[in-house]
This record gives sequence, structure tokens and C-alpha cells, in this order.
Amino acid sequence: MVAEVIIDTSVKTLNKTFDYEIPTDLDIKVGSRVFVPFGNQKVLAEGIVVNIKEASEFKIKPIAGLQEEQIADDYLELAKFMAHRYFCNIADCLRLMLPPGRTNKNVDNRIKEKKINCISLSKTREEIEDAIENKIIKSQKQIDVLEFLLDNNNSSMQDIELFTDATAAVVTALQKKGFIDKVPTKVERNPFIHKVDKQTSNLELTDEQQAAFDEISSNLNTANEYLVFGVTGSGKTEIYLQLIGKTLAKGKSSIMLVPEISLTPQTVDRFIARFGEENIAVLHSKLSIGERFDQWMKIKEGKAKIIIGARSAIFAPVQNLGLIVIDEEHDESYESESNPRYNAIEVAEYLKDTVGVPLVLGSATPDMKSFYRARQGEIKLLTLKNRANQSTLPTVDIVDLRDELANGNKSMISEKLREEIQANLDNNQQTILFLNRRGFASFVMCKDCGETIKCDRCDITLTYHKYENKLKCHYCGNERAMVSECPSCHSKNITSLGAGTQKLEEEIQSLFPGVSTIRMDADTVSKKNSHEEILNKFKTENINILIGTQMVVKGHDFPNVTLVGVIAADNDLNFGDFRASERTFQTLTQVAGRAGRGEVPGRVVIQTYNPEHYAIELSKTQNYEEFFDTEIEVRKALKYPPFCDIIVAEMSSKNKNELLKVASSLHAYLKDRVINEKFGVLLYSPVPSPIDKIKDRYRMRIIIKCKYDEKINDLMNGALNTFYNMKVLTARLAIELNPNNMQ
DNA sequence: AGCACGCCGACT
DNA sequence: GTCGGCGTGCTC
Repeated sequence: MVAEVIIDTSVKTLNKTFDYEIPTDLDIKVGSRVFVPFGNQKVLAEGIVVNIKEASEFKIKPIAGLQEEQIADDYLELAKFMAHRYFCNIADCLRLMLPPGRTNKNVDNRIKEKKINCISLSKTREEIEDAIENKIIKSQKQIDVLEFLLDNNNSSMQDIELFTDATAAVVTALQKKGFIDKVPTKVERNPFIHKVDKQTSNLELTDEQQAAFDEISSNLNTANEYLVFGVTGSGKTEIYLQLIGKTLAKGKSSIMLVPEISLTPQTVDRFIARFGEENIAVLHSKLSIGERFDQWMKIKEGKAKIIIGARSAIFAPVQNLGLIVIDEEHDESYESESNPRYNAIEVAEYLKDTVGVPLVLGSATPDMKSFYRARQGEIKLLTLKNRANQSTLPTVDIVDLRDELANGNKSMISEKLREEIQANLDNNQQTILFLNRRGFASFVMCKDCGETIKCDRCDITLTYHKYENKLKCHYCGNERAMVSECPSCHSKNITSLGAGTQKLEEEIQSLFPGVSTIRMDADTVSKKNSHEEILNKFKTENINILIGTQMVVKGHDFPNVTLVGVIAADNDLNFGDFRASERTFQTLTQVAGRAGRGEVPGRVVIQTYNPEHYAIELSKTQNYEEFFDTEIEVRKALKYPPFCDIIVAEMSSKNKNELLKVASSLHAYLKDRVINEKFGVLLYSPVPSPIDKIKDRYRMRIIIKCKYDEKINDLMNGALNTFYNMKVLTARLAIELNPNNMQ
């Protein structure tokens, strides 16, 4: 017999099957993970059997080995669907479904200790890559360890031994060479799963909750899709809990997806308190690779029937799936930003249809597309209009920053917001100040020639980090010392402009001397759990003001927070993306929801240069449906989703001329077919991408507006093939359908 | 992606 | 002669 095998590689030209002879002594099935000799390569390649047949037209080699773990048939189909939908290799998709870690080693003798040595890199990625390239490090085992640590820094010795082929001696050698440090760290095997003493039982549902619950729970065997549209605090989570409970009672499993940022111990504890920790597995990006492996096995063995996780948990090896819930379904984090750029909601919809289970989406500010589909009757809409705990919505004040400027107030804090903060300080209540990160960090400008200092690799204005006195690129991580004169005109008259969270914190400190503040942004939230630590500190130490970026928007109940200030609401509005209004409204509504979760009603102050914009004006009443009705007309008029689909073909190259050549050839190919085959699409000419250079690669894109179907898919795959057949050195092409982020 | 093959110039 | 540079093409 002959097996058709997909080789595990991202190389586009290898995205096809290769035939191998099945040795009689190996039990090979469709979905088996195998080792095969491939080309002239010295090491065996990993692959997955996707079909078995009688004979081959090729001169075939035998399969060399078999791994224990295998891919279930329906997940193989899912991988094929994804490869087609996301224009990537089947192998790339399959990798998402494999157990964490590369090799299939014996895990039984793993030692579980409370205190372990964490191994961390003491050099930068560049230095390590240089050392490997320049043969300073020659030993393959040492290289393996360094590469493993580049992806999984701060790993335990156990994990290194488990996932590379190295022993402690190799790590010690690297330590002597000064590449790594050993840091003794107290670790819990899984910081998110612990014993919760108090047990909870089902809360009594309000009439609205009950109606939503009844509708779904009486159709648990049907592949229905629901949108639970409920204002913040309307008790969506209790509905999820009871649905999951009912699914569990039937002996079936549930997958519950939450945005990465809201996946906190509190979130998980709520499930543990209801269902017990033995039933629950948690999957998210901050788990170490060993922790992830444990959770994965717990699911695979059918021990964990409730899976809580971020985006990638949709691929968990769930046994007997009965329900999928996706909370905060509008959240951008459900779409992957790296290859394969899948959307977890689309994958969930695929599973809903193929496995035949209900899919429950929930949000207070649904994605425009979801709500449109609900209005069209494609999704069942379940509305919760009232807050479960009867607390009132916060009052919202909108401050026109142009007036502030006219009155000579150049600071980031308007008079109104200053008064409100003062009132909160007087009443010993807490405040959250929210500052959008995007395009609003402080940067350095020459006052004489107007030059800003940019990253020489990315064409991105460098962000000024005051405490380190460095300029950093937020795209490639490049950093350089702060300059004392303008690199272009050599003037010493340079200044830092814009307003990052650091600058805001300083301004607050000088406006309100003695105030306690805590900052939460990408810089302060780098290490494991520090997101959590900051929020805990804010809560338990009753810090006066929390200053933060996007991350403060989601998350927790702070009963003592009664004021939320939005420093510049229009940041997202100027973002050059058709979703700008939607994002602005969502963010403002979500952040406003942080105020007044306790007994005292909340106040929100929104500062903006565009007070009359509907996304900002309507956030005052937090009336989603009114916003939807306004925005949907805009989308309709401008032919944006959900009325059409947008395909972005993004090309990049280190060489400008090569990029131009690729762009014009691809455009010519597309134009030709669009005309000849009478496609009803809008094909735009190649343009530089919004950020036209990242990490030394120039970037251009071709945008197509269309109604996506199989014909369009074929057109785009044709473009991909045209590209592969072009003689290019460094150019790459990535095709995306309806990307969440147009940057 | 690797790796070999093969066609050129430079060198013991 | 032959060592090694890199452009080209293939992997069941």
C-alpha cells in the first residue's frame, strides 16, 4: 500500500503530497504522523499521512518511522479547509493541532518541582543569531538550546530537556560562554489552575438571561449559531456557565474562547468554582511549553471537558465536543497575526457545522459583520438589555480639546477631567486614565527642520522611552540611544512630542502632587503575570490612578473605580482603516464600562478633537444599535464589509526594484484575468502599504473589493502560483481575506 | 528549505 | 589538474 504524505514545512512549493510505501510492520492510517526520507536531506522529514491508496506512479521510498500521536480525520479536513481559506500550507495549519513541542519523547519521568532553575537568555536575538551564523557557537545541541530559548525564554531545565535533545551539561556550557543565565524561580506547574475552596452553584437568571439560556439549551444538539448581545454587566458569563454545565452533564466537552487579555486567574476561577479544577484545562500564550503540554494531554485524554483558552484553544484535541462559546467576539485577538492568519471564529463556525454543535458568540459591542448577520437572520440574536445587578450605566461627558487649546490649555488633561480627578482624589475613589497606544507614543522631533527620528529598518517613528533614555522601534524592537542633536540638520533644538503613558504619568504627578499612580502598557507588562500583578496592586493598595493603554479596557471589576478618563478618543479614528469608527465606538464603550461597577455610579470623561463624530457622540449613550444603524449605511455606501469582501495581497521585498517588478507583474496578471473572465470585482493598482517598510523590507499591496467565492479563491491562488514561478530573491507575497487589521 | 549538480575562474 | 564559488532544479 502507498501513503500520500504532506511534508511538515512552510515552503510554498512543497504544499502538496508525496507518495511513500507503507512498510508491513507499521500501522499507518490517515492522520498518522510519520518520518520519511525526503530529497537528499540527511535527517528524516516529519510528515502526515493524508490518504492511502494502492499504487503510485512514482518511484517511491518506504516510510521510515511512525509517531504515536495522530491527527483525527476531521482535523485533517479542517487543516485542508484552512489552507484553502487562508492561502497557506496544509502543514502550517496541521502544526496548530499537534501537541506542543517538537519531538515525541517519553514524558513520564518528568520531575515536578516547586522551585526550579529558569534558564533565560542573556544576549539579544541579534547577538545570538550572529554567534550562530559566525560559528562562534558550533555545537548543534547548543544551537538547539539557544533556538528553543529564543522562542521560549525563561524555560525550566526540565522543559529544555524535554523539547530539545540537550542535557544540563549543554546548558552549563552555554552559561560559561555567557549566553544564558540560570535564575532560581518558584513556579507553579500551571499558575492558572489551582484549588478554589468555595464552590458555587447556578445563580438565578433574570428573565432575559433565562430566555437566552432556554433558547440555546433546548437546541444543544443542533449546529446553530447565536449572538448574545448584552450590555456590560448583563450577565452573559452566567449564561455561558450554565450552558457549559448542561453540556458537561450530558458528558460532552465545551470550548470557551476569551480574548487573550481577559484570560486571567479570576476568569478561570469562576469556572473552577463551578465545575472543579479536574474538569478544566486552560490554554494561553503565557504558559510555558511544558505547562501547555500538560494541558494538551489533559484534554486529549478526555480528562478535561471544559477548555478555556485564547484563540489557539479552538484547535485543542477536544473529545466529544458539545458546545463552543466565544466571549467578546468583536475582539481583534481572535484573528492570528502570523502565518497562518486564521480567524478563530471562522474555525469555530467550521467546527459548528462539521461536528454539529451550537456556537455561542457574545458581546456588548458586536462586530459589525456579526450583528449584520444576526439582523439578516443568519445568526440567532439573543438580546440582554438590562444589567443583571441593576447598577446604572455611567454618565459620559465629552470634552472638545479644540476649546481647551483655544483657552490656552496645552496639557493632556482638560479642565473638566482635572476637576473630576480632583473630586475622586478628595473622595478616595479610584480613576482609570486610558490612552491609546497606536500612533500616540512620544517621539522625537527637531524643532528647526521638523525631522522626526525614524527606525532605519522600518520607516516607523521611533518611540522615546524616557527612563532608559532610549529610542525604540515598536515594530522590530530596534533601539538606539537618545540623540542630542538632529541627525539631519545637526541642530541641538530637539524635543520629544506626542504623549505616551510615561509622559501622561509625569503630567499627572505634577498636576496632583503626592498622588499614587500605576502604569500599565507594553513596557510594564512584559514578564509573565505582571499584567495581573499590576491590576492586583491597583486594587489591593487602592492606588489613586491607573494609567494604561488598550489593556485597561478589558477585564475586571474594580468596585472603587468611579471615573474613567479617555485622553484622546480620536486616536483610532485617524487610523486609516475602514473599521476605525467601529473600533473607536467599541473601545469607548468598553472602557466606559470600567467605571461604576460598584455602588457609586460611574463618570466617564472623553476628550476628543472630533466631538461631533458619530462614533464618539454615540458612545455617550452607549447605544450600540444606533451606532450600528449609522455605520452600516456608511459601509453600504462605500462598499465595505459586510457588503463586500476585501482582499489584501501584501508584497514585500528587501529590494525596492524587485518589489515594484513583483507588484506590477501580479497586478497585470490579476487585471488580465479580471477583464478576460469578467470578474465583478474592484481591482486597485499597487500602492505602498500604510507602513511601507518593516525590518528592512519594503512593502506594497494590491487591494481587491469583491464578493468572495470559489472563483475569486481560484484567482488569488493563480496569483500565488504566478508569484512562485517568478524569479525573485527576497520577495514574499501574503494574501488575506478581510483582515481585521489593515495596517 | 536543503542539498547536489554543474559550470566557471583561481590556485597549489 | 582540482578546489570552491553560486545559479538552478528537485524532493515521492
